[in-house]
Amino acid sequence: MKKKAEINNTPICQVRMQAISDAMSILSGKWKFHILGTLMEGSKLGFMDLLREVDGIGTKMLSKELRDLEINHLVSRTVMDTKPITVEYAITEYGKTLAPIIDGLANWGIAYRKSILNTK
Amino acid sequence: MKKKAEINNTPICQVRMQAISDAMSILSGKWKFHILGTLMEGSKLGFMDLLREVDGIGTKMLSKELRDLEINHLVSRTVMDTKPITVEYAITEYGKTLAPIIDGLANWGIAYRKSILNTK
DNA sequence: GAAAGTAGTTTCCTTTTGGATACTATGTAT
DNA sequence: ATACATAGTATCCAAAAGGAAACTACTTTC
Repeated sequence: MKKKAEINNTPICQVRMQAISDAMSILSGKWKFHILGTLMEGSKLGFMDLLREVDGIGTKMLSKELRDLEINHLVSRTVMDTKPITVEYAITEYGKTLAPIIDGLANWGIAYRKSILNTK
Repeated sequence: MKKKAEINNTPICQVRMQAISDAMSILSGKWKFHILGTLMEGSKLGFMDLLREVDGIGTKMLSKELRDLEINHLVSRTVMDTKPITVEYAITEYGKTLAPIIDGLANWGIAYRKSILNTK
């Protein structure tokens, strides 16, 4: 009777799915949330600061992820004309709109860890 | 003056970062949110239903992602003893706790798309 | 008995992602 | 002049992720 029928064919679902894809493509990767989370704590950090703060990341990935975040206006990059030229990375106002999602994810992860300990 | 100092070294931050890693490792991949989102809409779907609903996914990925989600108790898999043996996939109560995160992500993605159109 | 529907698995291949290492370029302190 | 700090880039490589197509196995319908 039913064949090729689709729930997700409604315009609302299509938009939703597209939105999730958009968000994920911007936020995907191993380090984005860590970098954003760190910048939300200590605003205005230099490249080397971030390299120390984000545990395990290397220069190549940090550089690449920061560039991605900057392109998407989630992080700002300001070159200071100090003598040993420094760069200040900071989260933008727009980047801050991700705070609820990052918090939600962190809290969910904490709850998940607890639930595993309980069921074991 | 300051060297090797770390903001992220506080126990609270460590736990938070770990939690984000946990959550991401469970939810990473191209299809998890789409599958979960679909199952949140139409509860109880068969393998072939999902294959039709989740646009673009193939059998290999669907099978693998469903297995991952089942292992992490986000999705239940029930074999029905109907004549052409069918399987019912459904989101678990635990899986439903992800609804706010998925909604948050979808809404953020929608807002992001709008903001791009405005700035262009 | 051939086709089509159920639910997958297997194999092979390409792309993407990420890491280690070395290097550039500039400036400061010793 | 040597060592260390700034901020990266470039290169090479390994591993992970993902896709296409073919195949298994069982049942029902035409």
